Amino acid sequence: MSCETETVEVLREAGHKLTPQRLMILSALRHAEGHYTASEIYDQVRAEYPYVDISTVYRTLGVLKEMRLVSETNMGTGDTTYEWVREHRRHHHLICRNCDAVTSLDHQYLEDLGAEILAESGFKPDIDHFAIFGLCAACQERSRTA
Amino acid sequence: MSCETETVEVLREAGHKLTPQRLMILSALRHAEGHYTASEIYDQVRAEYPYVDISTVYRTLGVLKEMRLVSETNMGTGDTTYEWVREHRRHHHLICRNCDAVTSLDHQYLEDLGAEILAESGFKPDIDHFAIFGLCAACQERSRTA
DNA sequence: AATGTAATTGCAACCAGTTGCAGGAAGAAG
DNA sequence: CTTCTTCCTGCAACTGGTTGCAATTACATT
Repeated sequence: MSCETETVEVLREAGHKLTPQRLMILSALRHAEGHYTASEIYDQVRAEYPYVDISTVYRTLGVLKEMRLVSETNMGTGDTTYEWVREHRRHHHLICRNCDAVTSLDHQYLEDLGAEILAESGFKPDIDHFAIFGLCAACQERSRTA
Repeated sequence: MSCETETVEVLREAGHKLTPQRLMILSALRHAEGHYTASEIYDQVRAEYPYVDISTVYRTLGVLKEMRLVSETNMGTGDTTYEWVREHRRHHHLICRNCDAVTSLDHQYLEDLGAEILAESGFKPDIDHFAIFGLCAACQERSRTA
């Protein structure tokens, strides 16, 4: 937990208590790359502390999401995925509704959209991790010829 | 059902069967403005035909969504909302994560984003009805002064 | 009008996620 | 180190949504 001190401070200053359960959930997310489901995080924490409840996992993910330390995304797989937000690795996904292929989308497109919305309406969008559904090039071709 | 003939043809041509249940669900969505939850549609259909099952409602919404006749949107209220897609009334929403205020966003912003993505990657996004979360101007101000 | 087939239905069981509550723990203050 | 308040936890019950299955129905074919 030595490398979490900064995050821990941020949470404490926002009035949140740092319980062992929270620290374990935090650590699981921070030391991993990519997206995880709540139940994957649950499993990992339970390996260390078997008494933790799944509702604690969801509630912790909720506070982390609210503070925008983690992103919550529906990738169309049935369960929601969570990922630690790293400024320098912001990215989004294009997901084909036909073949389920997932590709990445550079953050810049959405950064620009966010800036436009802010400039014109004063609303500041959380553009952390979008999943955009549609048809990939191959599936468009396939439906054209069919 | 007289005014649904076009939609009915579209569905039939895609290989879907037109059951009374589906026609009722279709009609409920088409003759209404705005977003509805699955259970609101369920209630309305049940008033006319009490034996319908909620799973039939979800399954029908699923096929309509797949054909992009209805949009499915998580507005952050706990249950998913559905709306009949009308070309000339495309719109999106900005939802404040702090005060839950909902405002509309002109389709043009997202239309442009969609065109850009298509041009550069060949992926064709479904830009029917987005819900974008963030902080409204008032709540930004409030957190700045706090 | 009768037949055949594939899609659809209602049901029940199930899964993901949420919520109310009473006991327990974090952390601020003395 | 004790006290106090507030927040957090685990539990159990619940809600929204999905799925497997056997019976049924739409509708294309004859």
